[in-house]
Amino acid sequence: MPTEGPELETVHLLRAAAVELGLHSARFASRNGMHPTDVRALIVLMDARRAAEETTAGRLGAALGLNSAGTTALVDRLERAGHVRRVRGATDRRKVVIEVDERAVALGQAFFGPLIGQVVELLQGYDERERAAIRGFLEGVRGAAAAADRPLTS
Amino acid sequence: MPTEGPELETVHLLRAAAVELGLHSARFASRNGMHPTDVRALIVLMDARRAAEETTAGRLGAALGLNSAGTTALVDRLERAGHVRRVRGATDRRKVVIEVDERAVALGQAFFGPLIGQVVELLQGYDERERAAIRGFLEGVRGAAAAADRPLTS
DNA sequence: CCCTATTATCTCGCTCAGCAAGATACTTGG
DNA sequence: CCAAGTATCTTGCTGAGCGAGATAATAGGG
Repeated sequence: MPTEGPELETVHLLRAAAVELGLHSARFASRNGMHPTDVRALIVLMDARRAAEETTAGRLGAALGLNSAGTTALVDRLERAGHVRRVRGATDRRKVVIEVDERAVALGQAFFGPLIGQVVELLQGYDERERAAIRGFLEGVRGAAAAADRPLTS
Repeated sequence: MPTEGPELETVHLLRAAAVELGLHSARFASRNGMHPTDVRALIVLMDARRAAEETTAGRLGAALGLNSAGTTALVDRLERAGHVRRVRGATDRRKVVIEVDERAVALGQAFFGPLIGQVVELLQGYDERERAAIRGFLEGVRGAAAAADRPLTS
């Protein structure tokens, strides 16, 4: 057991920040009568939209780790709330492409925009070398957490 | 709408890292037949243990945002799995103090230890000024996310 | 002291997210 | 044009968490 160095406090801080970000999403969810999964789904959909990719029901479910039944129920909820639309695939009519409603996008930007703005502002208080350290650290954390998935792979 | 500066990519990275950390906890949960809430509960309990504070059922529920019924069910699950013990309060016998089992602590350390170690190692690759920037950034993010709770407070 | 208000936890009945299994609709290769 | 494959939906179920109220124990005024 390492004797509690100052690095561990930073790790603690990292966890606290991650938890707080999660709680912020949860607030968005409950304030809009949604569940955490619904928010995660909207984020996936908006990311795909940014990348100009179509998201089908199947892809969405896979991205969230839901099975087909859960995915159908999820899309039903989001559609009922008016956040997304189901559009049958043009070339392959088995597919259901999920489109995010503009208002849902605006809702998300209105809620997350301020926080994003604050973080951007925060970043601007650092010089380039410090910003590079922050980026590198975040990249490293993400990689380490993701790599912990498949244990002993090269 | 800001025209997509390089800071936004860092924000994106921050979100990705937070998500990945969340998924890591979720893996711990599912690998041990637990739910995300159970893991959060154990973290709260272990944090309290470190600080040498007693955690009652009520405090735990409040920390997790559960009502009394949900808290009872949660403690039942954790107790059934052998991760915690219920101990009636010594001075106030209405209270139920929740104690974490040593094996649950060891389980958590075994799972999260390697990732924590990697992050500590990562930090050691930076000089003191860079580490201060990372700490300051994380602190700022946590504060901003937490402050977004109560909107327009001084 | 005792009786009422208060506090801490638990019990009951319910709602709803997500799962497993299988039905349905559509496509594609032979 | 049909069989195998693929994408989504339907059905029936399990279990986390909620609201309301029961139960148990303490604290304080009379």
